[in-house]
Amino acid sequence: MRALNRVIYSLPRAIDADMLREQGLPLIEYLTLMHLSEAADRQLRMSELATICELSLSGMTRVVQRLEAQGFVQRVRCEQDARGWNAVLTDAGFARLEQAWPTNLAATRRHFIDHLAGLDLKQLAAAMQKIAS
Amino acid sequence: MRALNRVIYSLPRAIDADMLREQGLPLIEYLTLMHLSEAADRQLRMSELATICELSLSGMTRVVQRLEAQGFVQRVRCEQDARGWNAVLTDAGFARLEQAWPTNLAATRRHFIDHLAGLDLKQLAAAMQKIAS
DNA sequence: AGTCCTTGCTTGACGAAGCAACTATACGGC
DNA sequence: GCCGTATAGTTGCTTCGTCAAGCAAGGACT
Repeated sequence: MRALNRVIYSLPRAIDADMLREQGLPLIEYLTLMHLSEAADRQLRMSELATICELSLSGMTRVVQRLEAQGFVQRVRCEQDARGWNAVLTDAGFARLEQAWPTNLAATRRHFIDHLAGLDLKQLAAAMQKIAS
Repeated sequence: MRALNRVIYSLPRAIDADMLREQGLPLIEYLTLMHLSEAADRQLRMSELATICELSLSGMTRVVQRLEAQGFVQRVRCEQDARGWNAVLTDAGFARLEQAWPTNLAATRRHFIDHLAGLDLKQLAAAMQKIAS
């Protein structure tokens, strides 16, 4: 139980540190790009993005500001609702995601997956799907 | 893989939020008390505490300052090395830990363990030990 | 003892994220 | 069409954690 607590707390920190060191891309920005890349038309409303990233709306505003400044995301007014903004993944953003992807995978393996000897990874994957939803 | 990323990122946030809402005790402070309670004489050097909590030394200084202000730990000079300080868990700190423990357990269950149907929890526990070390 | 380097910890400055207050747009009732 | 309320996002302020610099004590070499 202690060990579980420690792992839960330190795993994202370890992965974030790796991403930052090897790619200069914080985990939260990577995840934001990742979620955008999977969305229809590679775009999402700010509020949807915030929800899916489990971030406050104001936090999301700032992440997108940083990504926009780097040219990875563009903000466009929502057509149906002029209050809303869509964050759109640019080609540069998609390329950045592809570039950073192996690092994320390697970090996740190194800090987590490689230690799961004896566990049924298929079932684990199913459980993750369930938790994430 | 996406799901795993999301879970790794959001699980500690969810548990921290629960701890804060139900106990007013952030996860990092809970973990600090927990680690101290398990140490010999319920005390640890600042640097050991920082390492075990996977926090920077300066971050640990600040956490211990907050815990000290609440009366949950005391700081005493290290006998063998006057540069060092030991953080000592007080009785009040131990009581606080016992009080917060069920909330932590419940949160961990709710957000994680309960979703692991079909997995061998013994092996998972072993894997966690391995990762944590 | 005196000088120099190292180690343990704290402090100052800064970036990141949250909450609450604010602005702008939408929508329902009249 | 006009008013009041609700919703989408941003901004100001505060808090937390990190890095780099600082300080104080240890330890080595002379």
